[in-house]
Amino acid sequence: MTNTKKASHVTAELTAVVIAVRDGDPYVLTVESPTTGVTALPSGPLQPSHRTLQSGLRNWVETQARMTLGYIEQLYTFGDRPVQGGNTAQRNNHRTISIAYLALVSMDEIEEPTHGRWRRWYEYFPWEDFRAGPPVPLVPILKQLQGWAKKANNAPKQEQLDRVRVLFGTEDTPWDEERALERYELLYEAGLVSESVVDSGGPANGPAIKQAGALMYADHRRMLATAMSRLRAKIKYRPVLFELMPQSFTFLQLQKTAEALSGVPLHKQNFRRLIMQQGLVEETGDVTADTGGRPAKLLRFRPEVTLERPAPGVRVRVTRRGGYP
Amino acid sequence: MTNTKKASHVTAELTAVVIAVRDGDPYVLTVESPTTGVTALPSGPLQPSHRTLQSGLRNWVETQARMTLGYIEQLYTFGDRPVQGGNTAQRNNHRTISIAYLALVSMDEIEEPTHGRWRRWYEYFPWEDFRAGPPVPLVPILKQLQGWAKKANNAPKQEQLDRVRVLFGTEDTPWDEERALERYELLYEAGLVSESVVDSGGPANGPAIKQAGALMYADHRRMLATAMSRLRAKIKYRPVLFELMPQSFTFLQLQKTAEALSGVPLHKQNFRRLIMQQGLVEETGDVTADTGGRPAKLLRFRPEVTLERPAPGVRVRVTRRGGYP
DNA sequence: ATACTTATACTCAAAATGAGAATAACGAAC
DNA sequence: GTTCGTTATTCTCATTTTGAGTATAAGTAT
Repeated sequence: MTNTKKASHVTAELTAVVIAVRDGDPYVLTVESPTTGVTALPSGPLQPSHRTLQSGLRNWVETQARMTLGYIEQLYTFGDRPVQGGNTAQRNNHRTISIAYLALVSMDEIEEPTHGRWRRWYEYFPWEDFRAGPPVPLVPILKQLQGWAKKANNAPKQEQLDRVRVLFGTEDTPWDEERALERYELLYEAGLVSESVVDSGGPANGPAIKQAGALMYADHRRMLATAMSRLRAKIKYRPVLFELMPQSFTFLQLQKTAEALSGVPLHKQNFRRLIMQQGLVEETGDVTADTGGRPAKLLRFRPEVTLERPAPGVRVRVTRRGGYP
Repeated sequence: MTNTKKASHVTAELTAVVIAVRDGDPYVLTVESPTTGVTALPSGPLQPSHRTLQSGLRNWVETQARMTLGYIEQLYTFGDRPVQGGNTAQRNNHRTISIAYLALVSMDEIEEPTHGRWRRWYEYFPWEDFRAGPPVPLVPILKQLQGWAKKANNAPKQEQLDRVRVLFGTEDTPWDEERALERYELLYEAGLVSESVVDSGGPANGPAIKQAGALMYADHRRMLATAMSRLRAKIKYRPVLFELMPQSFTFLQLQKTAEALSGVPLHKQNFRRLIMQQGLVEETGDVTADTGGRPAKLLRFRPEVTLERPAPGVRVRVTRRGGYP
């Protein structure tokens, strides 16, 4: 519809969550916010020279980090960014909406960018890494969360406690790695991540903050959480995992990449069987002896799968089910 | 980042795809475009009075269709809308981005809106309805598509043929109802939907157009296709189906609703078993005799499931697999 | 009472999953 | 060159989950 009277004057900000996995660890591309110096995601406003949103995004990443992107998908559009440091913004008729994108970069291409820097994403979400069992920061975080839930005044106490239980998989509830975004949002609500403190302008909320990961500019950590959730879900039904792999790789490398993203350990033999029977890869014929044990066959992705199977993906399965071991 | 020089002047358009299911048929809420008179989705620009994007959206739907929305989720942000009817727009520094939302309305609340009108969504996607076997329009559409693929000049012929095969499930490839958006986009590319004709300003592309569903304003049909794909996928892993149901309902009504959305017939007994063992519903204790046969027990959704299962949803399964029967 | 209609319960084979044992093939240490 | 440690790869097997039906129940219409 074309009712244009009184339309807001809007700046569209394009933000990129660029992900790579190196040696089984997931990284996100960051830059320094020129205004505040805080760690931020590459981003910039949509400009007249940008033909499309995507090309604008690519452009900004090239400008700010000297890096060319391959796979890109749209994540989410944020229109209601909490006001940074107070209540100054959104005056008059002007507002900013941020369109966040997820980009995946192959290990092949990873080199320290001239500008920008790769950072481990679990630095920002230390409670999300279950690969070696329940992460240490989880205990204090849970304690704080439960304390918060019990004296929550905006919602029934039991409801909040249930939220904590379901999202963080305490008691018998299983841990669902895909709900990373919801967990971040709960922590934000509870005032346990630094951003909530910054945004509300209030004082730090005690020692839990330290456990709750590193800070990012504005709502960029939320965008990273969005990317995380999306990616953890998507590798199960689309072959996006291979966007992160080099041309050829071993089964274990593939598994480590899947584990890096999902943050949970996978069953080795079954993972192999799954990938095999899905026909996602083929052997290159070569082997590598870098494994330390029996040499592993090298594999490559079969791009044809996109044309064969309706919804190919790495339907990864966790080793353990149920609550924490 | 806050590099604001040369930012485009942007209007953010909020568009709603409001879905309801009545008597086993899926409907979408439409209005008339005031400028062109064409069928359109409710939409309007983000205004200063809108606190959030969602509230702006609700506001427009209330204004244009006198309807209050319940469940809402963001669909996609379109920034590169093909220019309507020629090449006039996007002059100067101004552009429009459209943020599309999906809203679900329960059967309870369906009444013909004072403004706006419910329309069957399969009017716009006649090739998507497999509930009673392969839809009739599919045959001519496929013929046209294959003809187009064979003389495609922008991509290898075989590749385009593969695309047609995979998306439309010919030969042995199974029909994947979730790929509705990709199918629409392929038809658009092939010039078989009216929008492509309008957008390119060229002449109609022969008789196939008639089979390829009704036209919508600008890129609104693409948004509907996006909603369709999202919904068809989402009902399998989140209990969104119940947003469309009345307070109490029978198994068959639930199944008909799932079928209405996914466009494929489901196996009755197995559908029941699935819903049962998932614990998504509970019996109200009442029965209804409106069935024509043995009275059916009435069910209600168990909202607690959200707190119990990590990813509850109606994991619907098609009756037949493989190509067309 | 009989035929029809839809609901609901049960059965059964095939496939997918979760866990792990068993075996293979290499380098490094004796 | 044998043994040990390490990782790769192959198989097994009990359980679950599907897919597809058959059988039975409980109403309405004739």
